[in-house]
Amino acid sequence: MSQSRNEVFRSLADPTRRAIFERLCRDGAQSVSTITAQAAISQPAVSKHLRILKGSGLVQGTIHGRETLYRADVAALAPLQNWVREMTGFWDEKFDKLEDLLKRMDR
Amino acid sequence: MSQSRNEVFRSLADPTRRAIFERLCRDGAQSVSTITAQAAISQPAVSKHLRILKGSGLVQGTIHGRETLYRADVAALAPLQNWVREMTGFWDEKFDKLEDLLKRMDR
DNA sequence: GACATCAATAGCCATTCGGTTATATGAATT
DNA sequence: AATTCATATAACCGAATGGCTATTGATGTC
Repeated sequence: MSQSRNEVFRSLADPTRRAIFERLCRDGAQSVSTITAQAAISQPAVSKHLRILKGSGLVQGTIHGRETLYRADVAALAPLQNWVREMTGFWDEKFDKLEDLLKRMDR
Repeated sequence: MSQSRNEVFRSLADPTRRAIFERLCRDGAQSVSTITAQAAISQPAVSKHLRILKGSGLVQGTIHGRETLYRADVAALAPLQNWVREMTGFWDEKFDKLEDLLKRMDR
């Protein structure tokens, strides 16, 4: 389930977490040990990051036997994308207003 | 000048900072005291946040007499937007590969 | 020139964060 | 059943974060 915009932003603030998410996007689902092997940090640290990513909906884990496969959920990036759109939208509105003003000053 | 992707992500991780940036996007340039009046935190705290936002290129300040006007620079959101595009791009590629695989399995 | 106002900086504090090692839990392997 | 492997959790630690008050520096205003 998708979580709050705030949690998504917080999750992606850490470069290690972004790197893990990137890898899952690029290479598809991976086990914790596979992720750990490329992460230069300990397995518990990876598990912690995955927990946070999961909490913000960016990642989902499914248990297969004794290993858990984590996959990225790009749909969880929507709040972020919408926020960016909103911000640039505000800017465009201001630009339109400025255009209107200039038009009004013209006559 | 636009800064690293990392700094943009870090800057936007804090909700107070996002709120300030949002306000500057929505209402245009504002002085530090005006921002402080609506922020529920002290003026030094606001200044600190503005410094960080400035460091990541999200905001620019221009001195006018004894007050400084800060304005949002939405162009600085580009790294974030590009990153999101990249991530969803990876996902699409995987989807394409899956389609190819299914096609190959078909014959 | 004295005084008020605006913003930035310094110094301090509590909390959060990202990492570690040690341990627990649970599934495969022997 | 004993052991090994995969992951999660607990407990801890140092560094970074976000807030505060007090102060400084600089610009208007009287």
